[in-house]
Formats: sequence, structure tokens, C-alpha cells
Amino acid sequence: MRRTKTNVTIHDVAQAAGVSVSTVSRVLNNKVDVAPETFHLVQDVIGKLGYTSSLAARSLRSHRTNVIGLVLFDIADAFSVQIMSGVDRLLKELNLYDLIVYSGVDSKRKLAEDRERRCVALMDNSITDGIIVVAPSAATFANISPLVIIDPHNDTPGYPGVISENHAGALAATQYLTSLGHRRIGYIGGRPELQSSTQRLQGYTDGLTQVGLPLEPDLVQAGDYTRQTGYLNAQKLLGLPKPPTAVFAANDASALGVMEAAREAGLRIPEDLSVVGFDNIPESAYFYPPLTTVDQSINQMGYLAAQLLIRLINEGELENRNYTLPTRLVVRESCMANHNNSQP
Amino acid sequence: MRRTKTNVTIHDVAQAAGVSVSTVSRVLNNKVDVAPETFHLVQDVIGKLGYTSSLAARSLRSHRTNVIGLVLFDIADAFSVQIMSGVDRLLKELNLYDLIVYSGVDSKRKLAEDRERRCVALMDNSITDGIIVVAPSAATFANISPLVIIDPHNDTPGYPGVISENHAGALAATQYLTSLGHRRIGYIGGRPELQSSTQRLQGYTDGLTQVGLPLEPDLVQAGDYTRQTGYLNAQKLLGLPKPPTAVFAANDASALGVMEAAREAGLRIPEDLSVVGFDNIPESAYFYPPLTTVDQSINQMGYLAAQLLIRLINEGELENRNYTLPTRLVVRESCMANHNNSQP
DNA sequence: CTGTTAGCGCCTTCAC
DNA sequence: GTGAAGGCGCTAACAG
Repeated sequence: MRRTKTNVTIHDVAQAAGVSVSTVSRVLNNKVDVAPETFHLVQDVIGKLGYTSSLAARSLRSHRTNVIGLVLFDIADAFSVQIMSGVDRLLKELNLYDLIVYSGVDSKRKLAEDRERRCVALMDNSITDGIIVVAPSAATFANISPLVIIDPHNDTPGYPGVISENHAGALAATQYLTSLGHRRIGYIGGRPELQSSTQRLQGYTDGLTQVGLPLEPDLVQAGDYTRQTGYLNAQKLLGLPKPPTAVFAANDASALGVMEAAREAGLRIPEDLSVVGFDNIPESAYFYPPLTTVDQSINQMGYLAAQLLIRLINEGELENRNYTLPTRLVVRESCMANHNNSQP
Repeated sequence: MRRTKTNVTIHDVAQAAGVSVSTVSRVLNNKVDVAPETFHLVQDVIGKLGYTSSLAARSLRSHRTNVIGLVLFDIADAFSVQIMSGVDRLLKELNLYDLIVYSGVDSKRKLAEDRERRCVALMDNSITDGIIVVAPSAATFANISPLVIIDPHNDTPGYPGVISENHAGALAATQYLTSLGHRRIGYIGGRPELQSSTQRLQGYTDGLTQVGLPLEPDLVQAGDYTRQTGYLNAQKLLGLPKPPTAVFAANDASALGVMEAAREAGLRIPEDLSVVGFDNIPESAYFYPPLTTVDQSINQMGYLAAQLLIRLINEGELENRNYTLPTRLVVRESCMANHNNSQP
């Protein structure tokens, strides 16, 4: 890159202030043992020259940057956004760390894994004191610095993680639907490699079992937590010879896809089809109709993960277990009692 | 930070492969002039040791990181998300740069400015080859590396920028409302320091003038592009002795706030109040009712800004002007002809 | 084709 | 209280 003006370095500051480089460094780091007048003099010069120390150099030397990294599967996803915002919230409270977000979305599983690993490698032991990875496609990372995972991979045992009461939430949603009299309840899954997805499916299954309903393979569609896939698989569900009267989607984005597919098929929600989501992303309250969903405090997950990470950074040790956050059913207007169906 | 395992460096790789450090470096950077066998040997060792080069060190030395930075006013905002996604899209196409996002949201203007400047300083000339700043509170930055601005500050002449046809869009929206017979049209503004905000207000004013309507100060409320403020100021508008029959909000988030305030006041949309937004964020199609709004291809703004930035990085020069993207009215279901009002 | 040398900007001993 | 010297991990000449 062509670079016309050269950056002002600690050296320039030292020269301009007539002191040594190390003195400037001391001032920068608020060390004691600097004469008050020297301190102010240096600060003045720093201000005048508009000097800011180089993250790269600082990091290289001291291995401490006060920056934490966040790796997301898709930066444009509402879930990710809430996580970010929660992490950001803690960091603002602490007012000590800066946040760098790294995006690695890719439709192809394998590419997403590679990208995630690259992100982690790029930050790890370099510009970042620790990393939070959200809903990773990859099970393991070649990391050295502290790492916390939100919504962990099924096969990731080695890191502290933050996860929701997915089973309880999915169970509650399914119970709600059966209590409304629904007997054919479709399910649209999430990314199968994630614990959240596995647990939600189990909650759905158990909810069915509780009222003596069998698990019908036709009614269970795969998914990947995207609206797109929710839409496509809802079409399959609605095209069944005996379509469901309700659909439980593994997250709100999928649920939105379900609603679209239903509307296109000429079905009214909730009169003709009940829909439940999972996540309670802020938008879900503004869907039409407002979506009944399972709330997991996504923002809080980010907040908690950041807390864990910072403990990990400062104390160097932390139990490698999943920290769990509660979920709760939020009833809005996308479900209705089922009348036009068989009572077995 | 306590660090138990020490990181594997280029040195370790060299030693393990029985070559010199510079040879490893050549392999890393795909230089020519490396014997194929040496090349493979080194690559093997790299793989075996799980080595990845340190961004910090690389950056310090070569001033070239292949990372570009994005500074957002609020990372959790739908507009920001679309920008990110657009930037991300170009970078994926190029498959050469990585993206780092930096968030600096703060409700207080002054703090936001400081934070933005800190973000820029942190990345500038250090871990980043160039920076994109979105809707800055600050007018200027102490930057050295290439910088592009999306939705520039009113007083920012010194950088290339990306902006929409805000005036044309706002004019079209206002004309649409007047063509529906509305004569009392409320307006809720955006962040006043931004060009976008200034231009939209002008479009609104001109739209009124075209049909001989005066600008009524009561009908023009300040704003800041947030739902919250949209909500609050819509309440003021609706509480007027002679409330408006339509509200044009400077962005979709504000428009959502307007809808909430209207609903709370017992007004139906569009029967009792027409609402128009600006942005066409994806969610706006799912609002209830679906929002009529002015589309600016936000995603494309990010894409274009990234293109500009990369040209700037590689060619070192670029005209410091605003690159403009078109806008277009998207009619959905939040507006209706005005009957119950005076025909002057 | 490969090794040696010299820093990038900063922080940290260690002297004074 | 302050300066000098060394090195963090890497790349870019320059020799061979």
C-alpha cells in the first residue's frame, strides 16, 4: 500500500518532548515513577501530535491488547446481532476492552469451518486477548488464548460454553401446541451439528411422547436456522397428503420462512396453521401475526460469555462446562386451538 | 494474561524443518524461488505444528495485513447489519481480504465520537489496510490509512463517501403521500449531523412546497434514526391539537416506533394513519402492516464502499467525492388515501 | 534457491 | 525518575 504521510511513532513523541522512548512508554501505560511535570509534558505532546500507539506493536511485545474477538457464523443474522449487542454491553460496563467482530458466513459447511478456523487463528495470540465463537461449524480450534463458545458444537468438549435450556424450551412449545389440541405437529430443525439443535429436537420428541403421539418422520424436516430453508421445508410439510395443523420451527428465522410458505399456500395464520418459533429475536414481536416463540435471552448469552471470557483471561482457568441460561415460552398470536382435526 | 502453552512461531517451524526462517516466510507468502521439495517439506511441518503466523508481527513488519476494518455507529442496528453484509459480500468475491468489525455505539453524541476515533486509531496503520466508517458522529479522523465513509457527516469533505439519492427518495415519498390526499404530513427526522438526514428533510420540504403546502414546524420532529425516538416523537405528533393524517419517518426503525405509538393511541394503520419509512430494511416487509418505504440498497452501499476502499488501498488515490446510489419508493400496505380531511 | 542481516513500534529489564 | 539496550515474530533486502 502506498503510504504518503508516515505515522507518528513513540519515537517522534519522545523526540518532540525531549525525553526518552521509555519515558513515553511509561506515561502511556500509567506507570508510577514518572515526575508529574514530565507526565504532563509528554501527554501534551501526545495530544499535539495526535499519537496513538500501534496495536500491532503493543501486542507483539506485551501479549496484552485489551481487545476481545467475536467470531460469528453469520454477521447479518438476528441471533448474531443480539449476541454482539450482549457482549458489547458487558464490555461497555467494564470500559476496558475493545471488541472486534469477525465474520465467517458461508453456505458450505466445510468452507465455514475453514473460515472460522482462520478467523480464530488470525486473532489468536496476536491482536486479541481472548475469543468468543458463536455456533461454530468447526468442533475444535487451534487456539492458544482463552476461548468461550456460545451454542457449542455437539462434539466440542474442550471449551467453556454458554447455552440455553433448549430442551425445556422446546418441550414447553410442544406441550403448548398439544394442549391446543394439535396432533399433527410439524418440526423444522436447526443446524444439526449444534447442541442447541439436538436438544430442541429432543424436546419436541419428548413433548409428543408425553401425550402418546408417535414421532412421524414425515413431519420432521431438516433445517439450518435460516429463513430460506424454513420456507423450503415448510413447503414440503404443507404439501404432505395429510399436512400438519401446526409447525414448530427450531428458530424464529425458520418460523418466518414457514409463515411465508403458509401464506403463499393460501393458509391463514393462526386459523389454518399454528406456528411457533424459538429465540424470541426482537423482530418476532413485529411479525404478522406476532410470533409465539420460546425466549432465550440471547443478549444475555453474549453478556455471560463475555464475563466468562474475561474471567478466563484474568484467572487463566475456568471449568470447561456449559453455563446454562433459562428459556420461556412467549405466547403471542401465531397459534390457535385446533378444532378441525381428528380427536383420536 | 497467563499463557501456559507458548505459541509456535516461525522460528519453531524453521527449526523443525531444518531450514532458515526466511525460507519459511517465503513459503508462507507463496514467493517464487523456493524448491518444490522444500516448499512441501515446510508446508508439512506447518501443518503438523499447527502454525499460523501472527497478524501483529506481520502487520508491524510489512504494513500489509489484508484485513479491512468496518466501524459502525451501532452494531445491532438493521442498517449496519445490511452494510456489513454488503461489505462481506465483496470481500468474499475477492477472497483476499478479511473483515474486522468495530462497534462504537453510544447514546451520547460526544462519547460516540470519541469511541469512533478510538476505533479508527486502533486499527489505523496497524492491523488494517483500510477502514470504512458508517454514519460517523465525528467529522474528522486522525487516520493515515485509506478511509471511506458511508452516509457521511455534514462537515466531512476530506474522504470519499457513499451515499444514497436521499433527496429524490424523500421527495418521492412525500409526493406519494400528497397524491393520496394527505395535507397534514408529520415528519420525524434522522441524526441531524448526517448528510442523509439533511437531504431527506429537504426532500420532505420540497415535496410539500410542490403542492403549495407550508412547512409547519409543529409537524417536524427531531429524531436520531432509532425506534425509541421515533416512538416518543410520534406521540408528540399524535398529541397535537390537529394531528397529522400521515407520518413520514426518516428511516424504517423510526417508522416502526411511529407504528407502535399509533397502535397504542388506538389508531389503525393505514386507516387512521398512513406511515412511510426510509431504508427498506428486510424486516420492513414483515412489519404489520408491511411498511411502505423508500428503498436504498443498503447492502449495495456496503459493497460499493468496499470496492472504493480497495481501489484506494491499491492505487493510493481516489477522488474525494460522494458516490451516489439510487433510491426508489416501495409501496406496501401502510398507507391509504386520505378522505376524512379538509380539501383546501 | 537459500541463509544472513536489519529492523517494524513498542515494552521491559537493568543501569544510572 | 529516567535512559539505554534487547527482543517480541515477522519480512525484505542482500549475499552467496
